Amino acid sequence: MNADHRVIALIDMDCFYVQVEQRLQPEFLGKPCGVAQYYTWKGGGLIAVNYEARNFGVKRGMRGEQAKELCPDFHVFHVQEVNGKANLTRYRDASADVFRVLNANFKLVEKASIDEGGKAGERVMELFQVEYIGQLRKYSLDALQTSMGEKDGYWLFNLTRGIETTAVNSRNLYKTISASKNFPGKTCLDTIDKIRIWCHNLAEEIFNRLEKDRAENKRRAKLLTVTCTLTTNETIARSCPINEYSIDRFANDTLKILKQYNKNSSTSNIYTPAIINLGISAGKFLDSVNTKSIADLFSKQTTKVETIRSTENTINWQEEDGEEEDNNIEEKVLEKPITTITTLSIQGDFFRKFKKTDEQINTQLKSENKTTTSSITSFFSRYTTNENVLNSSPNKIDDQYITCSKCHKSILMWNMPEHDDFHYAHELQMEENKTNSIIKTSKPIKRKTNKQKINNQTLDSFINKKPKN
DNA sequence: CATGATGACGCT
DNA sequence: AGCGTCAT
Repeated sequence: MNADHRVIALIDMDCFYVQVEQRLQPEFLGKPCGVAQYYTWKGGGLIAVNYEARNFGVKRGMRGEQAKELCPDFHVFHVQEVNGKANLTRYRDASADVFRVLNANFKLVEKASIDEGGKAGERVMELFQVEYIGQLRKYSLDALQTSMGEKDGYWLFNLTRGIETTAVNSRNLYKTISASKNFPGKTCLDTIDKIRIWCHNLAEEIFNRLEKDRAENKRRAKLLTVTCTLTTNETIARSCPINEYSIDRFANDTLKILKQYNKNSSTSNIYTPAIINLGISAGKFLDSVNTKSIADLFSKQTTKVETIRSTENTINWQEEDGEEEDNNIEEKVLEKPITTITTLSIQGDFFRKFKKTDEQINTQLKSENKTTTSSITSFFSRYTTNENVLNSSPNKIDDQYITCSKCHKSILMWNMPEHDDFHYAHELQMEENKTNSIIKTSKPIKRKTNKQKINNQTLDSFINKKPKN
């Protein structure tokens, strides 16, 4: 399997926050629910709505009260509040759980950042009057480039032919950690006292999250960025270095920055123009050294490439020294960070559309459209109550283990969702081995040798089989 | 009063 | 470095 023969799966967790809450309170499974932050103002604002509720017309962004009108049985989970501010820790932690599972089972897991996605996709569909991406193949490279620009047009041209060589980077960590809050209407921050308090509140949250991040990821943020929107409707962003993690320093630095925009007398408590939105963000993470031993740097065990960028330097760890790293600009352009990888379940329209186009080419997969509907509930079955595990577990149950119907191996039951997906991935691989008639790249895309090595693996090797003990 | 909190990224 | 855009 080379770069042109690979399986990229995209995982999209539907109404993730709702499922996180339902995992905690399983009695709400199957019922129309949503997650709202705050509640005093019309029942809070919904930031996640499950499908049961969507059937009633409830949507994200709606107020809890309106949701109740549309759907009397609607249940609202409320986001935790700390210091009067919504705190999303619970969902970040749950997300980290997901990535722990993915990282434990796959070598390449990239957090999604889908450019060319969403709006752009719709624009393309509109522009060319197509429903499926494969239908774009009737357009010439020229035509695509004329409409989409040289770069994107070329990318699209190849993409429609099943050619997409962008490397999947192994990256799970946040590039920034930020905390912000709106102060709408009358609640705007119009005094120094209020601002001081909120600088502190936000600084505290940032501090806590940074400390946790430092412990877990052995890195430190080097830059603090304060962002605020004023009643004048202008947005201001100013940065300052982070020398040490400290609530007071974060708070004071933030306050100092904000004071620069106060048009009022410095002796007055009044702050003008008032602040409608205030946020603190920490970024420019640097490794806090010595996390890797020298031996690690020389070890052969790793095939994956980690690139950590900092302000001044770029460090690459890689398996072989091999050729020179050619870091020319052209390549960077080609390395447009696309999608994502990740695997496990494949659900929804995304894959179906792909299947349809694949059938038009001859690389289609014969295996029946097996849509692994692994809801978060089954995904997390290991964490939920026994009752739930039993409900979602196939085949015979022997305390902690169950027997896989396909390979007859004894699998820890909480590993079953992943294990099952492994079989699916394996089937895809077998199908692909059979079909060798693949379109070749007309213009081969130049890429780094090390990345090629990454992609030059079979799907089997792509997947880490968990040691069964 | 009031679609909020947070990310990533592109442009300049 | 700072601002704007887009997405969920």
